[in-house]
Amino acid sequence: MGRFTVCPKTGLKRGAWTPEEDGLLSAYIMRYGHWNWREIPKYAGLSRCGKSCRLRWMNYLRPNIKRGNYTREEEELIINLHEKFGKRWSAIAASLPGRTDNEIKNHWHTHLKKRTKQNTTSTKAKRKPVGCETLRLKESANCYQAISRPLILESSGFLPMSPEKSCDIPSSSADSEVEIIQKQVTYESPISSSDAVSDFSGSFWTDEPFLLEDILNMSEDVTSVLVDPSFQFPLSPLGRDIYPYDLYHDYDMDIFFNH
DNA sequence: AACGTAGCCAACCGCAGTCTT
DNA sequence: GAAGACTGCGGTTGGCTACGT
Repeated sequence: MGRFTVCPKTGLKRGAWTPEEDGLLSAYIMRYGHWNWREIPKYAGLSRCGKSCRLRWMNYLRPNIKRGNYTREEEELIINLHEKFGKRWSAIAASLPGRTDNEIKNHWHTHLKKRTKQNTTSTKAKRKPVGCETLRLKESANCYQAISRPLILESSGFLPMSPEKSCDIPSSSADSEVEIIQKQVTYESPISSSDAVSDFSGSFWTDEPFLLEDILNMSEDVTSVLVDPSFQFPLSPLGRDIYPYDLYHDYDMDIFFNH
């Protein structure tokens, strides 16, 4: 959002993330996991504070993030959970896979709060259709992203991603894609799948810090692919695209939907 | 077409809880 | 047990975009 480009106190960059920064952070975490947020920007080659990196990853770059297109079921669940938990957004988010506390909080303030007020003031008030009524371009892009990214990289490790209702993917095709991807991971990943799992648990340590050079030395220069917006389906170090929709939504979206 | 306004949402801040030494 | 470091959470901000005039 560019409130400040550089923090005057620390000299660290602030504000909106660039595609290059997203690529560097994603590439680093996908390869090494988030072992120490404070140190990550240093080794990933980012002029950001660790807190900013964590926020960006958790709310935006994480592989299984769902964006936009809240289903009626999700909204009802949020309302019910809000009655139960109040403003404990993280507790609410725990019941909505793929949704972040920040996004739920925003959605509550912009949509659901009004609706609950309307419900209390007028039980006859018509419900606005929820979900896809204002499908924006970037949300469409993210819907695509969800289709193309069947891996969930939670702390528990890799899990096949269930197809999203809002995207109407036949489960059979999604499942078969998962199979293909799992083979790709086995074949392409420079680290074993068990290592990968431990990486994402955030519980591994080594004697040597992970350097940016390590990423840059990856086979076929993965990072250059990651930061190249003209590359349509960039692969993560684990063999799948990890690119956030932000990288794409400024470009011609036809590259997604014409394939 | 130009301008003003409102809504959306990414990102920041500060605080609290947890972990490590 | 104390102190410092780290992480996570909720509140808030402000730039961007869509919409109305």
